[in-house]
Amino acid sequence: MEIGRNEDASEDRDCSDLEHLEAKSPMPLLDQEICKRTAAIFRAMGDASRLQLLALLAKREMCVTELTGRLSDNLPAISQRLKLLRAERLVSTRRQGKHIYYSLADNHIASLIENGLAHGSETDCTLCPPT
Amino acid sequence: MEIGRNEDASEDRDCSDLEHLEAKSPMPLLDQEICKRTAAIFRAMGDASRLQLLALLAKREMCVTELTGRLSDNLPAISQRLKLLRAERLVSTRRQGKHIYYSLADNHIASLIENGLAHGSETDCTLCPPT
DNA sequence: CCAACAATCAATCATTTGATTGACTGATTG
DNA sequence: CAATCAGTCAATCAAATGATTGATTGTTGG
Repeated sequence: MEIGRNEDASEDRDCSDLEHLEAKSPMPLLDQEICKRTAAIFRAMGDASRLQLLALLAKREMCVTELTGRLSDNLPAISQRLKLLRAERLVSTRRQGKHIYYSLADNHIASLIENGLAHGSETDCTLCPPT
Repeated sequence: MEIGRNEDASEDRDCSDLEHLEAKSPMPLLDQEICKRTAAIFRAMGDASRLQLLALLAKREMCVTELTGRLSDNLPAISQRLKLLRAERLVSTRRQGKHIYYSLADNHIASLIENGLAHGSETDCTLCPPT
């Protein structure tokens, strides 16, 4: 998707003279639904516990038991989070015997997560004092 | 950041024979803080109204009044959302006269948003019936 | 078919979140 | 310096979220 910067550069004008008050339709509105859907994806990723799950699944497919073993949390909790991630279609499942294996839904999701973690780790966090 | 897939491919083995129960430390834990910070960023983007703001700011710097004009919402509401985005350092501000201009904090954020919207628009949403 | 294990579901409850309103600060203009 | 405009702050309140517990489904192995 192309966002397109500087569609109408309005450099130094004083915007109090109501130029932009009557300007432009209230919104492209076209993107309304896209924003909703995209926000839902981001919201699903916007929780440390869930993101940790996603980060693990970015490495490879894992079953719930293994995920539970790696994170220090009980199985129902993990399962619940996975359920949410599946509802937003960030992950998909496959059953094999007693186990249900989870993996990231597609590469796009994977790169979203990688990019996010990249930014999150680069950001020197002045707000959060060193633990 | 490199995540590294298939670090130990465990194809067809039955994971009930407790191979992975004793396996691996509970978590890399190194990434704990990174996950927290990253999740906070995603959470901030994980709201349709805020994402719309970010999408607008991805085009160019805008002041609160202009943003308010483009979205159909009152100024305090917009301001509140911007405040949150600023607290997470997704946007930064600069004052010019009466106006305060907002812009995306850096290019990394911009690409995160673009990628997200790209994925959000590509996804055919089987869950959400056509409005 | 029964016992044991993997995972999900359903319901409850505390916490977090976000919208809203009115008061407040900061800058400009006459 | 008073009036006005831009924007933020603070407090309240309803709605959404997430953790937790116990019951339930699905699968395998004896």
